[in-house]
Amino acid sequence: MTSTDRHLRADAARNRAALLAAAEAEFADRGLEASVADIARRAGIGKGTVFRHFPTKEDLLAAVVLDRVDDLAALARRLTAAADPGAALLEFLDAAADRQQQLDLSFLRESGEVNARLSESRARLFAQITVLVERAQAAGAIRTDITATDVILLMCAPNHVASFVPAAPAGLWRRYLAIIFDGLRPHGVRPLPTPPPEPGQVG
Amino acid sequence: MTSTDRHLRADAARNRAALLAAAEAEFADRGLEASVADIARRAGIGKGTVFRHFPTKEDLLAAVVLDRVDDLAALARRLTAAADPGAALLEFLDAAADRQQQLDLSFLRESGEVNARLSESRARLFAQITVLVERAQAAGAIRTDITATDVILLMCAPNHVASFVPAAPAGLWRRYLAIIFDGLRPHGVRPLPTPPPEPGQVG
DNA sequence: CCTTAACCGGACCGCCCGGTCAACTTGTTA
DNA sequence: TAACAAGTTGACCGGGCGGTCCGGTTAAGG
Repeated sequence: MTSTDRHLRADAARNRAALLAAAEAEFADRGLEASVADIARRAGIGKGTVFRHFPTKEDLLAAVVLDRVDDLAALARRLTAAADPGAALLEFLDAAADRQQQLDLSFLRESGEVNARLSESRARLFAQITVLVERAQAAGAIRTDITATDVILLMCAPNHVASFVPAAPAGLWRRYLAIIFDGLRPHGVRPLPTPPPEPGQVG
Repeated sequence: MTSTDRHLRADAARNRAALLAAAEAEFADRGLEASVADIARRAGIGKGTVFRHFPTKEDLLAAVVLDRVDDLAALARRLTAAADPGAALLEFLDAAADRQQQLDLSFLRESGEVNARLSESRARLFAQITVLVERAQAAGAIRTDITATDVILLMCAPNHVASFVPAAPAGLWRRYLAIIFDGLRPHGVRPLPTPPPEPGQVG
């Protein structure tokens, strides 16, 4: 997936793939305080090997997240051409919540300067979301007093809310996405009490 | 103001008060992974003294939280008698978000069996919220396909969402509370895709 | 004022974390 | 197949954590 195939030995490439898979699973299970040792054990490799491939735990996390962000950006781009912009935005938010299950935006908050590639991908994703939001607003599906930054911030709230129910039925987050999305619709809204945050302040 | 004044020496009482104040401040600043050593330093006492008053860091956290929960329950009780049930619920949610600024429900999630008094207080708070929600629904201010558990789960979402903006203007959470509350109102809603969680599953 | 028990504090313990390193193994290539 | 570079590994390090403990301190009561 990640195109760092610069003369990588066969076993090293295998280990790297296993490591990324294990890290993704472990971060999903235990959140972002999963230990590097556990990830290494899960991948069946030594801890030193982890740090050979990624100099820092944060870099490993960034690599895992990069794929998801790019994936999401691609989906957003596809949905830009959808016939119903309101439904497109909802579908995007649904996919976003579904894909990141556990991981919330906190990795994006931390990743200010950590990883240049991740920052770029994040910026592309945010740009696509902006298009989605503006189209939905132009179509009258979404209230006009919100910004794309608002949507980005609210994006992972459904997962977070549902995470407080330990034995949650699968897809409980859809319930809260529906409620929040209803709050984004323009039916009988009242003016918002606080101006939106600056777009650059999100990460 | 916890009434454990059972023959407590003067200096001990003073230290206990300072400790509680420092813990509240420190937990608010650094989140719930604030270290006991830092709290002790902030209170101007030794680390051993902390553990003399509270056998566990979790117990200290529970003591800090207990006041807020009782406080919130009292407010909810007061608002039960308000003329406009919809406005009362909104005011409650506003106060809840305002009071807990940083601390989210995670301490309530963890505190399953930790502290009996906290569990009782939490149950009382949840009961009051249920009354508030039902009254708002009876008045037609809130959609009828949501439950009090939904409201409890959504209660701290505004703070969490706003916390992703590092240099957030004061009260940014009000913006997201307004959006979410609009999603709770009965104007042109669509049916929710997932049944609500069991009330007992929250903590 | 003196005794005493309650209280205080910080050195200390065991644990786990992210990260390093030098000795060892293995894929590659000529 | 030989020889080397690339890769692997787990012991190890420094640091921070929650929690313990005992020698010194101090408020309280007669």
